[in-house]
Amino acid sequence: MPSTPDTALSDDAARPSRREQILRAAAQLFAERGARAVGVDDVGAAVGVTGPAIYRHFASKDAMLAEMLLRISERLLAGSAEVVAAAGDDAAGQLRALIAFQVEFALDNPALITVQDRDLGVLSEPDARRVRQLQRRYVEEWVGVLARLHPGASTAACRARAHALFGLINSTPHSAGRLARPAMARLLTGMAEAAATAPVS
Amino acid sequence: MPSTPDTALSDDAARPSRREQILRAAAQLFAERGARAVGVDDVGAAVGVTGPAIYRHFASKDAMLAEMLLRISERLLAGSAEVVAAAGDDAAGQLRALIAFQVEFALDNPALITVQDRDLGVLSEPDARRVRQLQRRYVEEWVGVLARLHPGASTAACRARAHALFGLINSTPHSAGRLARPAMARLLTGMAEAAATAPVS
DNA sequence: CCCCGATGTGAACAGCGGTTAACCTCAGCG
DNA sequence: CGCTGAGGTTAACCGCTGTTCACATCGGGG
Repeated sequence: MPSTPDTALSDDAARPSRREQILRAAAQLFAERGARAVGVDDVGAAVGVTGPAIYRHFASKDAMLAEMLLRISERLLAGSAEVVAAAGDDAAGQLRALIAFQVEFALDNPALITVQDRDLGVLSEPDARRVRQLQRRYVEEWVGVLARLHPGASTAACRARAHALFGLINSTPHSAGRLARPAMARLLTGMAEAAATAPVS
Repeated sequence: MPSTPDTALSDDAARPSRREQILRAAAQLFAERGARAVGVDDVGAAVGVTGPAIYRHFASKDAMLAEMLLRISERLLAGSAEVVAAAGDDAAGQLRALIAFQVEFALDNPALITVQDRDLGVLSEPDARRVRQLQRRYVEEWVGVLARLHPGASTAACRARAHALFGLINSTPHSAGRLARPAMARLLTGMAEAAATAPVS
């Protein structure tokens, strides 16, 4: 299926073509109430259309969620690879770059963060597998950097550390907007760098 | 309603009375698939009965979830208060105590951690309100300690820091069992203490 | 001018899952 | 021995929600 060139090119960049509006609105709703709890009618209403109209743009409700999660994972993976490459050979610099990248993403898209780790389970097994694979590769990006920073640590320890750092940074949906964004960014960055470099006793 | 002394006393401590078995099994299933995705029949099957048998022990499926989440919140709040009191007046000592407590809980109950922050939204509004109130008081326990440790920081900053620490420690469900428990405990504790005391730039 | 594809609508369908109802079993006890 | 209440079972009900269907609308070529 290398055809259907419409999904990738004409829609993404230009105006927020209905299809894009729907995805955005759905992300918001899914984050607030959980994917299973929002009806097709709710998503439709959010963009000023009735429920069944959705099916002119997506094969099913699950397909919407799948596309949403796949996009996030791909974006994170691509972004991290780029950012690490741009940081040169210094492991400490790469770590700072990864942290800055993840902090920015988490502050920009708290809704997507929420959906991604709450609703992965509602995907069909094949879709879930693809998302998990992308996530795994993203994690490995971090693990590689952490391993160079902690030469004595096992891979398992580095992986656990990476997950802990994600948990730390991805706490943005829980501490919504109380703190101004620059202050929040500085706080999370500082905490993450401290936690990432803390020696294991 | 000071009657019905059965729920509180005879059931909790002694043998895991059916009712308790159900709660435990449900917690496990809810954590794996999400509360909405688990059928009453699934919960029944997990303890060797049919679905409707559940209604001999709980008023509804939502009541199960509500009791589950309320218990967790109460347990955390009570535990943290106790642990802080036992740590004396030293803010640094109180922080270490809170971290140790949360790490232990997160390692013992990854399933409960998952359910608590994924399925809060399916509770009825009154139940959800009660759970949130308990959670808020738990957070304030941390905020108080963090505020004494960072005299210059705003309350909002301390609250954000607390949430970030929860995210860090509660990452246990994501890094399941790859690392031996003592190593995991040391890692999380070390990271949390570093993140908690990191100065804001 | 007419046809057509894209987009939307309202109504109807269908399956799933929580809940209820009616009935069974059986241990304990007066 | 017979009653009773706790705990189960099966079958049925019913509302909700994803999905489909048949039909409008309408802008833009041919």
